[in-house]
Amino acid sequence: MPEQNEELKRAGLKITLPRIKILAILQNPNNQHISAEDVYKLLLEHNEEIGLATVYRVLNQFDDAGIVTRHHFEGGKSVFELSHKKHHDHLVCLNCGKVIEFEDDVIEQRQEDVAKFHKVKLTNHSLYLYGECEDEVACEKYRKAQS
Amino acid sequence: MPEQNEELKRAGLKITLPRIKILAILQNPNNQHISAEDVYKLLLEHNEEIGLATVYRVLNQFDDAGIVTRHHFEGGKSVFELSHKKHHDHLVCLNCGKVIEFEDDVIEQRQEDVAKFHKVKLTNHSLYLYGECEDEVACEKYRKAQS
DNA sequence: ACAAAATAGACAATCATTTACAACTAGCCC
DNA sequence: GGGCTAGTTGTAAATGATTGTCTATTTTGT
Repeated sequence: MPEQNEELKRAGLKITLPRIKILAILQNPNNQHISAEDVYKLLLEHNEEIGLATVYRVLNQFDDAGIVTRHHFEGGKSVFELSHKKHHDHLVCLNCGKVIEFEDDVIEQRQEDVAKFHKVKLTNHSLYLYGECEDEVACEKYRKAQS
Repeated sequence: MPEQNEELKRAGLKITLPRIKILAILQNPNNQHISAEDVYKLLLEHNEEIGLATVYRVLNQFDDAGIVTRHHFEGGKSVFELSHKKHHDHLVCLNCGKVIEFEDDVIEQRQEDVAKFHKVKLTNHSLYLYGECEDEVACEKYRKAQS
């Protein structure tokens, strides 16, 4: 009765094999910021016969339940990330794909100020910084490790 | 020999009817932050027989040429905006769809600092704030005006 | 264990966007 | 001022990500 079951139960979701497996993948530190497609590929590698549609469904349910957060990085597809951590934003290297999480209270506060100034009640925001690793050697190395 | 022609020439693009018409639509103040689909619809209303594929192609060329900037707001589709103005970010009302442009030097500076701290050379960023108009009456009115 | 309700799987459908390709045209040369 | 050539268009089909449909299966409370 692993930890996943608790999490699913807390979210009011029935405990099923696909959900357990997918949650386990998301909980693997190697798989932060993973796309639905990549979750599916990992399942295949583990010889789990779970359909792609189910992966999407489950990820959406996890999103609704607050278990994961969905991000729209540049490049079209959504990526998902476990959301038990505190709020943060992302800095992405366009060369190697590395994702760095950061949080900045000053930015957060200014966002609130901007919204208030324009008489809008802020519900959420997305901030992505894109750039290139200054350490090109490490960057190249990281890129190779991804594929 | 309207102003559009100059802009196209400057961008090194041949002056064709689709490009002139599409540029004119983008230059209309009512059409800031417009999607390819909506550009297409406006063309139809003006009885211009221009294919959707051409709209996408032209918008991409304009993006490459720096004439427009592409944004990925929540909800999947891209929106385009004339890019002759200075840099700014966006505040979007999720109820009425209104887009407010803002810029905040403090946020800009902090972004630079964050990137530098993580040894990344910043090339661009996207910041979208989402919320709800506090003035619900105006919000509702705006929403109706959209459809 | 059993029935009710939720869920999975397979696959078709959709949505935004791109591509292929044959027909057309702008811009330049003489 | 016509003609050439590369760039551009329209149509329709292709693509990639994601969602919906429908039937069979599984979970869970009793």
